[in-house]
Amino acid sequence: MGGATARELQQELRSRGYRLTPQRQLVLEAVEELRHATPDQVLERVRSKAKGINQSTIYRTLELLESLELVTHTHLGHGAPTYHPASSPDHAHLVCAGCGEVRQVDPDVVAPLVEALKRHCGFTTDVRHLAVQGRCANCSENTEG
Amino acid sequence: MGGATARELQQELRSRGYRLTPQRQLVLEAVEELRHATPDQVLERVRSKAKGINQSTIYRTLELLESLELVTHTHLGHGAPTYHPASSPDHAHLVCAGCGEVRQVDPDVVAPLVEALKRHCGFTTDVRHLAVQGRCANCSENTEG
DNA sequence: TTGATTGCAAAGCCTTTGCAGTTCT
DNA sequence: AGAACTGCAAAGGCTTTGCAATCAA
Repeated sequence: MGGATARELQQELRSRGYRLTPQRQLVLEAVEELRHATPDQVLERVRSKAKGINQSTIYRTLELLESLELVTHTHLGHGAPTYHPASSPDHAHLVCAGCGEVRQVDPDVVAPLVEALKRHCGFTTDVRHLAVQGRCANCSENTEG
Repeated sequence: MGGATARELQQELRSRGYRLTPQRQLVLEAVEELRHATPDQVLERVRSKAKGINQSTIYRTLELLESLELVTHTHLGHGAPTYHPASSPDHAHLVCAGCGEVRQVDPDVVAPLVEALKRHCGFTTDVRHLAVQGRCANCSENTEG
């Protein structure tokens, strides 16, 4: 399941002139284990496995891994972004403004939007980045009904 | 056309125990004139009409106006949010990761998504908040072939 | 009068940057 | 050696907060 092996990661990096370092491996692992993590959470996780790793390394590494399409990020709220492993199944997020619940939905569910935007104006949607704000079933009731 | 008159604004505020101040009027006017504005742009605009208005007043006022549903905001990118007057027609935004273009689309276009989410899990979408990341027609061509 | 509102300055959160030292090839 | 990488500390962008002075009603 899932994640890139160290060897695959190394190839991915080498082919673009980058190097495989323990830090990079740890960051990718952390994202893969946490599934949904802010840079801060990644930092904490990585630090629990190895001492002395710096914030800026986390930021630089997440950016790098994203450019290699090994991780993606989305914005679920006002704060820090959330990183996902590319190896996890594609999904969009629904964010409830009422209770804060974040729910993942299958790309199928947002496919009508993706198609409509393609048809309407040739726009190609990045589903993994998609975070839809609104109100979950519970919170809608409490407001509307 | 749009905007709330001073009187309407005052009623809106008074009914909730708030007061009408010159600053609040100016901030709402600025959002209505600019249509798409970051807090910074609102500040600049307001300052061009009256001296001595402070950043924190802008932030506090935008938050207040949003709670009164006189303005909305959305996140088009990594930076500051963009505020819109509630009096402007509803629309969602498409943000191109290639060229940065931001395009407004009619709620009709995203209606399929809204309905799908409602049907699928009772989720009520906040269309005005919706910003879809992806690639515009031009930038898709250049990437895909 | 009196509670809401403002300006100001400081602090806070999240992120980026410059640089010197280190590590890989 | 030469280039990539890291840690560190400082700076940067955006936003929030505490407080005393001011203002609307």
